[in-house]
Amino acid sequence: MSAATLHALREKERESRRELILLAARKLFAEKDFRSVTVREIARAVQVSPGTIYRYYESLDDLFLDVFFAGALDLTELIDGERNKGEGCSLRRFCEIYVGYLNENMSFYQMMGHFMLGGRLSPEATERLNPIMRELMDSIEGIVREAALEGETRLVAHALFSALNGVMISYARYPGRSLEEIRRHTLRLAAVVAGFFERET
Amino acid sequence: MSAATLHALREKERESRRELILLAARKLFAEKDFRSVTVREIARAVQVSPGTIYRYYESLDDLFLDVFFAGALDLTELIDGERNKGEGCSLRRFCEIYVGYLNENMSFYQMMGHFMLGGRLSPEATERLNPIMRELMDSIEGIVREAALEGETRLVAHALFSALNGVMISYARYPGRSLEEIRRHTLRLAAVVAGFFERET
Amino acid sequence: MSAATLHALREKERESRRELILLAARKLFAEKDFRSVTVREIARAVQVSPGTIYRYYESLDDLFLDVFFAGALDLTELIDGERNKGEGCSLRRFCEIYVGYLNENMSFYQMMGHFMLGGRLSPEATERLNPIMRELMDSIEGIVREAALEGETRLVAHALFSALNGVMISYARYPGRSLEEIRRHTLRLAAVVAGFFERET
Amino acid sequence: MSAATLHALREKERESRRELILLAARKLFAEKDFRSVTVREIARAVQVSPGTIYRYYESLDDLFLDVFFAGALDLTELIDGERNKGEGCSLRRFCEIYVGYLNENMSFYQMMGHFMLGGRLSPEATERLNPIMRELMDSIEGIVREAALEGETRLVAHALFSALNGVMISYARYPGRSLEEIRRHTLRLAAVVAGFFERET
DNA sequence: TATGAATGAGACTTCATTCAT
DNA sequence: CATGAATGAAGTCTCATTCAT
Repeated sequence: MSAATLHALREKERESRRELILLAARKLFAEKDFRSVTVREIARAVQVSPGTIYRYYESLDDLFLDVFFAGALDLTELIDGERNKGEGCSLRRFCEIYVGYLNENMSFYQMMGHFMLGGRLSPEATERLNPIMRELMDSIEGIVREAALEGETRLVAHALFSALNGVMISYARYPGRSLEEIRRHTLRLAAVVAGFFERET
Repeated sequence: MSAATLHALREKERESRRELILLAARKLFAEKDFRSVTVREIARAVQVSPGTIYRYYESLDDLFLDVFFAGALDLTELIDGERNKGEGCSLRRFCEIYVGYLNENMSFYQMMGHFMLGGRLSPEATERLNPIMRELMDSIEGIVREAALEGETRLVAHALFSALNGVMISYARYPGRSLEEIRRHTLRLAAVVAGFFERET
Repeated sequence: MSAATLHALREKERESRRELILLAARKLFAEKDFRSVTVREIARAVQVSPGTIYRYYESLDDLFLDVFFAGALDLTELIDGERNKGEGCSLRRFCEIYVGYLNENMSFYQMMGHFMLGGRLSPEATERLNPIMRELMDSIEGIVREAALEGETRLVAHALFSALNGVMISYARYPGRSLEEIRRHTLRLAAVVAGFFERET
Repeated sequence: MSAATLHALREKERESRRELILLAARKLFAEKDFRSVTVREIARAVQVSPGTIYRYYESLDDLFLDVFFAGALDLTELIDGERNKGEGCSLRRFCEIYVGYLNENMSFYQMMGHFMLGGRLSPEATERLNPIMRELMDSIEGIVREAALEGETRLVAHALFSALNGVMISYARYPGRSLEEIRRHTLRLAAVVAGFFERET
């Protein structure tokens, strides 16, 4: 086997290990307040020693960020996939998909909230985050444009994005409700929001 | 002086101490990320020992909650005040007031986000929180009803509440923007949201 | 009891606790390579929890420094005490005292070595250290002057100080020798050094 | 090729690898506080994996020791070279060479300090160290004898060796001074020491 | 009732060393 | 023989909370 192949294999193995850690972290974050997840817990979940985590991520914050980025990418792909599906993606459908995804990826929404709430972002992190968020926003703007809404499309995209985030933030943890009830309520609210945004003038 | 009076005085004294702590905490929370405020900092701000805090609040979380409740009450009063002012409160005006308040009370919005994001709420806390949130929602519903919007008013109130929270969550900490820029942008988005919600059919 | 007295008592109590920690640390440092002494060990020695150490010292380095400073002060006092004793302090006697002290306070000499060897000193630490070392050097220079040695007295003081430190550094840990043997050898070398320095021209 | 030759070749290869590691370590130690050099750093410098280091050295301490031994040998050779140069090596010249070498090999002086300060020496290490130090001391004693100093030559050699080490220990890291200033000051002090030691009676 | 010193669990992180490949 | 991923013990330090005074 050539050295190049060996190296490629290693790289792949490394990538898949990293993925494994990422997945375990995502799962853990989903199960409890993600701020309280410890390195040891993650290590235990991946069946690996704490030190190993640091072979793949410089710090816990780094891992946090990657979990978040992974979510944002997923989401963007999901939306773009829908837009490229024959008849395009109606605003209503977008709202459904977006809130649906957040319901199934609570940790993503938690982290979004965390960073939005003031979780310090290093300049490097901000630099990595910006293009990802811009891409997501571009997708949303595309949908807004296709829906031929009134107003400045970028601004409307921001407002729509905000409103849907707000639906989740406000009701995703409503005390005393089951996940299924929450899912139903947030989707219903998403539909209400969609209704107001796409209403003909 | 009767024992009852003495007791009443004591109660009052106690209440005012509690208030003092509350105020100091609110101020501190407003100054920095509220999750990083320590008991000692609060104690120092009130010029009291850490132990004393625990005579008035069972735990730090308890104090957090109270700060949050105080904000929610403020907000409700603010809105009701506006509604009772002669010509009532338009939906547009409400959006402005709501987002304006959150801009000036970042700690309130932070805590709201915190609890919504999964900050565990004990059953007792939930029990205390519920009527307060219900009252706030009642006020919002009143505004929705007065605006004669289509749809189930409670649901629309939820959607509106969500959308405005979302505006803050999504843009209140936009990296690289000044507080004034954020204020402007969030108010603008609030207006966009208001525009979609109150649009005639 | 007045508040002032109470406060004074507290201050005193605090000071004595700090002293206790200092002493325990000095003892521990003397017993083993001082770099390997941990916070937990010190805490155990003082019969206190690790956290408590941090009530008295900002960091372990801080404690290290204080142990060192305490030694330097002790030493300076010891020398000055001797100089003020009637007939003054001969150079020979000084060498004996200096090396004697270092023999009985191995941790002091270890820390001196540590800092001299490159243990980073923060600017603040340097600022605290400088006057203390200057005072020690002043004392030594006084002895040199009284001994009417040839040459620039400050430079000669430096050379003498260096030579005695070197005696300790070079022989205080000679493998396979008992403390008593080391003591004897270093004192003998100190006498040799004294002999060369005070020799009449 | 005979098996014996093959074996010899292997041995040679092994020896040169060991040398390579040694050199890289010396270089690294010279660049920064040697106690902070990690196995991984050394491995990276030699372009070898960390595990490989352990095929050549039992432990990091072992490598430290070898670096130190290499320095001591260098130094001995340097001195002997000077002594065998026609007119021999005056005590003054020796002091200059010794302190000069230490200035240019800070890591050597650091390690000397480290071991002298209590860096545990295993019995085996001590056994390896002893003849090397003895040889160095023999050289110094030779110089002392040639300078026709008074006193027991071995003892005087010890005192001289100590004094020069002390000059370095005491001033090689003087905070706020440049390497050149340190070099000048230590050489000056070495000259002062030489002056006292070689003074005619 | 107020104090504040003490607690101690637990967080992140580093790094010499091992061992399967 | 070389690799380098994995280990896991150990380190420093923080902070909500308790409790003797």
